[in-house]
Amino acid sequence: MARPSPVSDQVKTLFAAEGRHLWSIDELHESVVQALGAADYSTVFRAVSGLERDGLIKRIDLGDGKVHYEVSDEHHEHIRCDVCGRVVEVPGCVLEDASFAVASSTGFKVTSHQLLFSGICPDCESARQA
Amino acid sequence: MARPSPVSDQVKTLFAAEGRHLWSIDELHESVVQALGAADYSTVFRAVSGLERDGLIKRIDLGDGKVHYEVSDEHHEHIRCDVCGRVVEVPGCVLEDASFAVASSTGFKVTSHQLLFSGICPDCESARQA
DNA sequence: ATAAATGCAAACGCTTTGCGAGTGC
DNA sequence: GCACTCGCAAAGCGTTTGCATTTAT
Repeated sequence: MARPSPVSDQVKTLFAAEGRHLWSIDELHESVVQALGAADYSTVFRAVSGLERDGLIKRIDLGDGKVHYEVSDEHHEHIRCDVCGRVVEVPGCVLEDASFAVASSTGFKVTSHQLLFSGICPDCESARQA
Repeated sequence: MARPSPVSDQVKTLFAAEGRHLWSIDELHESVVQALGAADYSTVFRAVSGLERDGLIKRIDLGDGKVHYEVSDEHHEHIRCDVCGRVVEVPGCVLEDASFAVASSTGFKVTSHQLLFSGICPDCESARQA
Protein backbone atom coordinates (compact mmCIF):
# COMPACT_ATOMS: atom_id res chain seq x y z
CA MET A 1 0.00 0.00 0.00
CA ALA A 2 1.00 3.53 -0.61
CA ARG A 3 1.44 6.00 2.16
CA PRO A 4 -1.32 8.52 2.75
CA SER A 5 -0.83 11.62 0.69
CA PRO A 6 -3.26 14.36 1.69
CA VAL A 7 -2.02 16.87 -0.83
CA SER A 8 -2.11 14.55 -3.78
CA ASP A 9 -5.48 13.20 -2.69
CA GLN A 10 -6.90 16.68 -2.40
CA VAL A 11 -5.73 17.49 -5.91
CA LYS A 12 -7.53 14.44 -7.19
CA THR A 13 -10.60 15.44 -5.25
CA LEU A 14 -10.55 18.86 -6.82
CA PHE A 15 -10.39 17.42 -10.30
CA ALA A 16 -13.20 15.02 -9.48
CA ALA A 17 -15.39 17.78 -8.10
CA GLU A 18 -18.19 19.31 -10.07
CA GLY A 19 -18.40 22.98 -10.84
CA ARG A 20 -15.01 23.48 -12.37
CA HIS A 21 -13.13 21.55 -14.94
CA LEU A 22 -10.12 23.73 -15.67
CA TRP A 23 -7.33 24.41 -13.21
CA SER A 24 -3.99 26.14 -13.21
CA ILE A 25 -1.41 24.79 -10.80
CA ASP A 26 -1.70 28.05 -8.95
CA GLU A 27 -5.42 27.68 -8.48
CA LEU A 28 -5.04 24.08 -7.42
CA HIS A 29 -2.41 25.09 -4.94
CA GLU A 30 -4.59 27.81 -3.52
CA SER A 31 -7.54 25.46 -3.16
CA VAL A 32 -5.44 22.78 -1.53
CA VAL A 33 -4.07 25.27 0.95
CA GLN A 34 -7.57 26.39 1.71
CA ALA A 35 -8.69 22.82 2.27
CA LEU A 36 -5.72 21.48 4.18
CA GLY A 37 -4.30 24.55 5.83
CA ALA A 38 -0.94 24.25 4.17
CA ALA A 39 0.66 22.70 1.14
CA ASP A 40 3.68 23.45 -0.93
CA TYR A 41 3.42 24.54 -4.52
CA SER A 42 5.94 21.95 -5.58
CA THR A 43 3.96 19.18 -3.96
CA VAL A 44 0.90 20.20 -5.88
CA PHE A 45 3.03 20.41 -8.98
CA ARG A 46 4.25 16.89 -8.46
CA ALA A 47 0.77 15.59 -7.85
CA VAL A 48 -0.37 17.19 -11.07
CA SER A 49 2.62 15.85 -12.95
CA GLY A 50 1.80 12.38 -11.76
CA LEU A 51 -1.80 12.64 -12.84
CA GLU A 52 -0.69 13.91 -16.21
CA ARG A 53 1.84 11.13 -16.58
CA ASP A 54 -0.87 8.60 -15.81
CA GLY A 55 -3.12 10.16 -18.39
CA LEU A 56 -5.81 11.11 -15.91
CA ILE A 57 -5.59 14.79 -16.69
CA LYS A 58 -4.25 16.67 -19.63
CA ARG A 59 -2.54 19.94 -20.23
CA ILE A 60 -4.59 22.68 -21.79
CA ASP A 61 -2.92 25.74 -23.17
CA LEU A 62 -5.00 28.87 -22.89
CA GLY A 63 -2.30 31.14 -24.21
CA ASP A 64 -1.93 33.11 -21.00
CA GLY A 65 1.48 31.78 -20.18
CA LYS A 66 0.24 29.44 -17.53
CA VAL A 67 -0.36 25.75 -17.75
CA HIS A 68 -3.88 24.53 -17.16
CA TYR A 69 -5.20 21.06 -16.66
CA GLU A 70 -8.48 19.30 -16.97
CA VAL A 71 -9.65 15.74 -16.55
CA SER A 72 -9.05 13.91 -19.76
CA ASP A 73 -12.16 11.81 -19.89
CA GLU A 74 -13.91 13.67 -22.61
CA HIS A 75 -12.75 15.89 -25.37
CA HIS A 76 -14.17 19.35 -25.75
CA GLU A 77 -13.23 22.88 -26.68
CA HIS A 78 -13.08 26.08 -24.74
CA ILE A 79 -14.08 29.63 -25.23
CA ARG A 80 -12.39 32.44 -23.37
CA CYS A 81 -13.68 35.92 -22.81
CA ASP A 82 -11.38 38.57 -24.27
CA VAL A 83 -12.31 40.91 -21.48
CA CYS A 84 -12.46 39.01 -18.20
CA GLY A 85 -10.56 35.91 -19.22
CA ARG A 86 -13.25 33.56 -18.07
CA VAL A 87 -13.12 30.22 -19.81
CA VAL A 88 -16.23 28.25 -20.55
CA GLU A 89 -16.45 24.77 -21.91
CA VAL A 90 -18.00 24.40 -25.33
CA PRO A 91 -20.28 21.40 -25.37
CA GLY A 92 -19.62 18.82 -28.04
CA CYS A 93 -16.85 18.49 -30.52
CA VAL A 94 -17.29 20.63 -33.57
CA LEU A 95 -14.31 19.29 -35.38
CA GLU A 96 -14.94 15.70 -36.32
CA ASP A 97 -15.21 16.31 -40.04
CA ALA A 98 -12.66 19.10 -39.99
CA SER A 99 -10.02 16.67 -38.81
CA PHE A 100 -10.68 14.54 -41.80
CA ALA A 101 -10.43 17.51 -44.12
CA VAL A 102 -7.18 18.62 -42.53
CA ALA A 103 -5.70 15.16 -42.85
CA SER A 104 -6.36 15.04 -46.53
CA SER A 105 -5.12 18.56 -47.19
CA THR A 106 -1.87 18.31 -45.26
CA GLY A 107 -1.01 14.63 -45.40
CA PHE A 108 -0.76 14.56 -41.63
CA LYS A 109 -2.33 11.80 -39.64
CA VAL A 110 -4.43 13.83 -37.23
CA THR A 111 -4.26 12.53 -33.69
CA SER A 112 -5.84 15.36 -31.75
CA HIS A 113 -6.53 19.04 -31.74
CA GLN A 114 -6.86 21.92 -29.41
CA LEU A 115 -9.21 24.73 -30.09
CA LEU A 116 -9.71 27.93 -28.23
CA PHE A 117 -12.35 30.39 -29.20
CA SER A 118 -12.14 33.94 -27.98
CA GLY A 119 -15.01 36.27 -27.58
CA ILE A 120 -16.97 38.40 -25.19
CA CYS A 121 -18.98 36.66 -22.54
CA PRO A 122 -22.54 37.79 -21.89
CA ASP A 123 -21.62 39.56 -18.64
CA CYS A 124 -18.84 41.60 -20.21
CA GLU A 125 -20.99 42.36 -23.20
CA SER A 126 -23.75 43.86 -21.10
CA ALA A 127 -21.22 45.64 -18.89
CA ARG A 128 -19.68 47.10 -22.00
CA GLN A 129 -22.96 48.63 -23.04
CA ALA A 130 -23.31 50.39 -19.71
CA MET B 1 12.20 60.47 -40.19
CA ALA B 2 13.20 57.76 -37.83
CA ARG B 3 16.74 56.62 -37.47
CA PRO B 4 17.82 53.61 -39.45
CA SER B 5 17.13 50.44 -37.58
CA PRO B 6 18.79 47.47 -39.21
CA VAL B 7 17.60 44.97 -36.65
CA SER B 8 13.99 46.01 -36.76
CA ASP B 9 14.09 46.21 -40.54
CA GLN B 10 15.54 42.76 -40.79
CA VAL B 11 12.78 41.39 -38.59
CA LYS B 12 10.21 42.92 -40.89
CA THR B 13 12.03 41.47 -43.87
CA LEU B 14 11.91 38.04 -42.34
CA PHE B 15 8.20 38.25 -41.79
CA ALA B 16 7.69 39.49 -45.32
CA ALA B 17 9.77 36.71 -46.79
CA GLU B 18 8.27 33.66 -48.38
CA GLY B 19 8.97 30.16 -47.20
CA ARG B 20 8.15 30.56 -43.58
CA HIS B 21 5.26 32.15 -41.82
CA LEU B 22 5.75 31.18 -38.21
CA TRP B 23 8.58 32.47 -36.04
CA SER B 24 9.63 32.27 -32.44
CA ILE B 25 11.61 35.20 -31.08
CA ASP B 26 14.52 32.87 -30.78
CA GLU B 27 14.40 31.89 -34.42
CA LEU B 28 14.02 35.48 -35.48
CA HIS B 29 16.99 36.43 -33.37
CA GLU B 30 19.08 33.68 -34.86
CA SER B 31 18.17 34.68 -38.39
CA VAL B 32 18.86 38.33 -37.73
CA VAL B 33 22.26 37.49 -36.29
CA GLN B 34 23.00 35.40 -39.32
CA ALA B 35 21.99 38.24 -41.63
CA LEU B 36 23.56 41.16 -39.82
CA GLY B 37 26.42 39.59 -37.94
CA ALA B 38 25.15 40.64 -34.56
CA ALA B 39 21.97 41.63 -32.84
CA ASP B 40 20.71 41.49 -29.32
CA TYR B 41 17.83 39.30 -28.32
CA SER B 42 16.13 42.18 -26.58
CA THR B 43 16.32 44.30 -29.68
CA VAL B 44 14.60 41.62 -31.67
CA PHE B 45 12.10 41.27 -28.88
CA ARG B 46 11.34 44.96 -29.01
CA ALA B 47 11.00 44.93 -32.76
CA VAL B 48 8.54 42.07 -32.50
CA SER B 49 6.64 43.80 -29.71
CA GLY B 50 6.27 46.87 -31.88
CA LEU B 51 4.98 44.90 -34.80
CA GLU B 52 2.51 43.14 -32.56
CA ARG B 53 1.37 46.41 -31.02
CA ASP B 54 0.79 47.80 -34.50
CA GLY B 55 -1.21 44.75 -35.42
CA LEU B 56 1.12 43.67 -38.19
CA ILE B 57 1.85 40.33 -36.63
CA LYS B 58 0.05 38.27 -34.09
CA ARG B 59 0.97 35.93 -31.34
CA ILE B 60 0.38 32.26 -31.95
CA ASP B 61 0.51 29.82 -29.11
CA LEU B 62 1.74 26.41 -30.10
CA GLY B 63 1.71 25.01 -26.61
CA ASP B 64 5.45 24.50 -26.45
CA GLY B 65 6.05 27.22 -23.92
CA LYS B 66 7.45 29.62 -26.45
CA VAL B 67 5.74 32.52 -28.10
CA HIS B 68 5.41 32.41 -31.86
CA TYR B 69 4.37 35.07 -34.29
CA GLU B 70 3.02 35.21 -37.78
CA VAL B 71 1.88 37.97 -40.07
CA SER B 72 -1.70 38.74 -39.31
CA ASP B 73 -2.99 39.31 -42.79
CA GLU B 74 -4.92 36.15 -43.14
CA HIS B 75 -6.44 33.79 -40.71
CA HIS B 76 -5.59 30.13 -40.79
CA GLU B 77 -4.97 27.16 -38.57
CA HIS B 78 -1.94 25.05 -37.89
CA ILE B 79 -1.11 21.44 -37.54
CA ARG B 80 1.87 20.26 -35.59
CA CYS B 81 3.60 16.93 -35.77
CA ASP B 82 3.55 15.09 -32.45
CA VAL B 83 6.91 13.59 -33.24
CA CYS B 84 9.15 16.22 -34.80
CA GLY B 85 7.23 19.32 -33.80
CA ARG B 86 7.06 20.68 -37.30
CA VAL B 87 4.19 23.04 -37.82
CA VAL B 88 2.39 23.31 -41.11
CA GLU B 89 -0.25 25.77 -42.11
CA VAL B 90 -3.69 24.39 -42.77
CA PRO B 91 -5.16 26.07 -45.82
CA GLY B 92 -8.53 27.68 -45.36
CA CYS B 93 -10.60 28.26 -42.31
CA VAL B 94 -12.61 25.27 -41.25
CA LEU B 95 -14.45 27.03 -38.52
CA GLU B 96 -16.77 29.59 -40.00
CA ASP B 97 -19.97 27.75 -39.12
CA ALA B 98 -18.54 26.34 -35.92
CA SER B 99 -18.10 29.85 -34.58
CA PHE B 100 -21.74 30.48 -35.11
CA ALA B 101 -22.68 27.28 -33.34
CA VAL B 102 -20.43 28.10 -30.43
CA ALA B 103 -21.89 31.56 -30.12
CA SER B 104 -25.39 30.22 -29.84
CA SER B 105 -24.48 27.47 -27.41
CA THR B 106 -22.44 29.56 -25.01
CA GLY B 107 -23.90 33.02 -25.36
CA PHE B 108 -20.47 34.39 -26.10
CA LYS B 109 -19.91 36.79 -28.91
CA VAL B 110 -17.14 34.99 -30.77
CA THR B 111 -14.39 37.32 -31.92
CA SER B 112 -11.69 34.88 -32.93
CA HIS B 113 -10.33 31.43 -32.38
CA GLN B 114 -7.11 29.57 -32.36
CA LEU B 115 -6.90 26.02 -33.44
CA LEU B 116 -4.02 23.65 -33.33
CA PHE B 117 -4.24 20.18 -34.71
CA SER B 118 -1.72 17.60 -33.70
CA GLY B 119 -0.78 14.58 -35.67
CA ILE B 120 2.01 12.75 -37.38
CA CYS B 121 3.55 14.32 -40.43
CA PRO B 122 4.18 12.17 -43.49
CA ASP B 123 7.93 12.04 -42.89
CA CYS B 124 7.60 10.85 -39.33
CA GLU B 125 4.93 8.41 -40.31
CA SER B 126 7.13 6.71 -42.87
CA ALA B 127 10.13 6.85 -40.55
CA ARG B 128 8.04 5.20 -37.90
CA GLN B 129 7.31 2.27 -40.16
CA ALA B 130 10.98 1.65 -40.79
C1' DA C 1 20.36 68.97 -28.85
C1' DT C 2 17.04 65.57 -29.39
C1' DA C 3 15.01 61.36 -30.06
C1' DA C 4 15.41 56.75 -31.54
C1' DA C 5 17.75 52.15 -31.78
C1' DT C 6 20.71 49.21 -29.61
C1' DG C 7 23.37 46.26 -26.25
C1' DC C 8 24.02 44.67 -21.79
C1' DA C 9 22.52 42.96 -17.68
C1' DA C 10 19.29 42.06 -14.57
C1' DA C 11 14.40 41.31 -13.10
C1' DC C 12 10.41 38.59 -13.53
C1' DG C 13 6.87 34.85 -13.67
C1' DC C 14 6.10 30.36 -13.82
C1' DT C 15 7.80 25.72 -14.12
C1' DT C 16 10.85 22.21 -12.67
C1' DT C 17 14.30 19.83 -9.82
C1' DG C 18 17.65 18.53 -5.91
C1' DC C 19 17.84 17.34 -1.46
C1' DG C 20 17.07 16.46 3.13
C1' DA C 21 13.54 15.51 6.78
C1' DG C 22 9.59 13.26 8.28
C1' DT C 23 6.66 9.09 8.45
C1' DG C 24 3.65 5.12 7.44
C1' DC C 25 4.52 0.36 6.28
C1' DG D 1 14.92 -0.23 7.00
C1' DC D 2 12.51 1.35 2.98
C1' DA D 3 10.03 3.76 0.13
C1' DC D 4 7.25 7.40 -0.48
C1' DT D 5 5.43 12.16 0.55
C1' DC D 6 6.44 16.58 1.58
C1' DG D 7 8.58 21.27 2.21
C1' DC D 8 12.16 24.30 1.25
C1' DA D 9 15.15 26.42 -1.62
C1' DA D 10 17.21 27.01 -5.74
C1' DA D 11 17.78 26.27 -10.66
C1' DG D 12 15.85 26.79 -15.36
C1' DC D 13 13.86 28.95 -19.15
C1' DG D 14 11.75 32.21 -21.81
C1' DT D 15 10.00 36.81 -21.59
C1' DT D 16 10.35 41.54 -20.27
C1' DT D 17 12.45 45.85 -18.60
C1' DG D 18 15.90 49.52 -16.85
C1' DC D 19 19.65 51.96 -18.08
C1' DA D 20 23.47 53.77 -20.34
C1' DT D 21 25.52 54.33 -25.01
C1' DT D 22 25.61 55.32 -29.57
C1' DT D 23 24.16 57.80 -33.59
C1' DA D 24 21.30 59.89 -37.28
C1' DT D 25 18.74 63.96 -37.75
